[in-house]
Amino acid sequence: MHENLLSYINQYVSLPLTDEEEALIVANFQFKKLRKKQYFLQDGDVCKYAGFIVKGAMRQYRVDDKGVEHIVHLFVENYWANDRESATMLTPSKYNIDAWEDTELLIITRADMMDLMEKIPTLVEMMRLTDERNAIANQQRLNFTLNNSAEKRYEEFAGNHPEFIQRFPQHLIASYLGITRETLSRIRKQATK
Amino acid sequence: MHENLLSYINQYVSLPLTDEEEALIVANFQFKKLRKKQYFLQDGDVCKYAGFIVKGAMRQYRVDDKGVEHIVHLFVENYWANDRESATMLTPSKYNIDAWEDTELLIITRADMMDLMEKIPTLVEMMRLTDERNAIANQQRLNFTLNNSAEKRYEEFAGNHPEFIQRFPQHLIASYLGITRETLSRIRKQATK
DNA sequence: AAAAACCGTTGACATTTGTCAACGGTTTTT
DNA sequence: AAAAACCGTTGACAAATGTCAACGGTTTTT
Repeated sequence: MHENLLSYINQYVSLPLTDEEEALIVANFQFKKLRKKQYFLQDGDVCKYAGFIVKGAMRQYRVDDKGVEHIVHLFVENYWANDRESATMLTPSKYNIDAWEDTELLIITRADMMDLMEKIPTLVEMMRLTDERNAIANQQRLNFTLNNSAEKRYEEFAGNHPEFIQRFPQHLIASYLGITRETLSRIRKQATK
Repeated sequence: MHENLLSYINQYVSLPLTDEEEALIVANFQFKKLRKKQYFLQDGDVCKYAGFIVKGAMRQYRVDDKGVEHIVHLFVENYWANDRESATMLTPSKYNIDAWEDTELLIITRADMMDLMEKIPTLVEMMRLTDERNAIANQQRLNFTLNNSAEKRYEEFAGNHPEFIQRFPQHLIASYLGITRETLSRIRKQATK
């Protein structure tokens, strides 16, 4: 089940991984299964692992003072689940990450990842690219959110991420978009007319 | 006037720059003055330069279909002005960046920066750190925006960035926060009571 | 098999925020 | 010095979104 990870990496870089490099990667990532609802990271803990999702679906969320969950990210296959802030600053995380479906992950500690990056320049390149892509996507999401109605945000999201719409229940999508489930329900009703 | 840049860099890294490295940096950044309202980057152009602000204030914004400006970022001294998306993808920028006050910059092309990074490992470290800090800040801004009222957003922003409040007019702050100038005016009135 | 939790929907209503138009006091441009 | 542009404010009103409560149909747990 490491093939997904290897082809994910190769997809990002100009020079494919050598056999030795692939072996090194396989040796350093650990396989982990999570049952539905099981935590990968809990609010208050320091994020120790980054997890590459081989199979399944997860969510990252924050719980506010009133106990309301706010979805920060949704993940499916080929996504990385982790809290960068906590992992790099070594501070307690403000987020929870848990499995929405039964999920299979390949996990690695930050220290091991650093080691690997010293040995495999390709990984450095991959990180630079994914970081960059990520930064741009975040920027766009922020902009879109600031300047568009709930309806437009939903349309845009549903258009660009149909797989998430099928995979996660509406109230999670609503929360991810920063609106209530009632509002989303009404928007969808409106749209079908 | 390169001192600001050099101390900015040194502030981020464990090992201070050597004299040779500093000389190399000074040689590769170009000094540039912008008068108030002058463009640093125009919608439709590819972003060629990254600019480190030595003195002054700038803004980055998008103009929507209706001709309304949406502020994306505000910059003052010790900030980097550029459009990462355009610069890395080499695509036409969707944003404008212009000088809000008379501004002095140290600018560098992406290619020259890459060169410098090969010669000065410290710069790579700096980039990693600033990118990381940036990604975390973006994440937090997005979260805060999605889950808080206009009033809370303004309070938070004014609390954490008093220098921006003094430096930029209210309607720019409002736009940055994703609200209208009228709403911000009313929020402030309310708050003084 | 029964009970509980989950999920989407709807109605009634409250709150937040936007829109449009107008004003007076700056500051900038001519 | 006059004209124009800019800026913040306010009122009246409209539109978007949230809140609360209730429901019925699933799915999950017991």
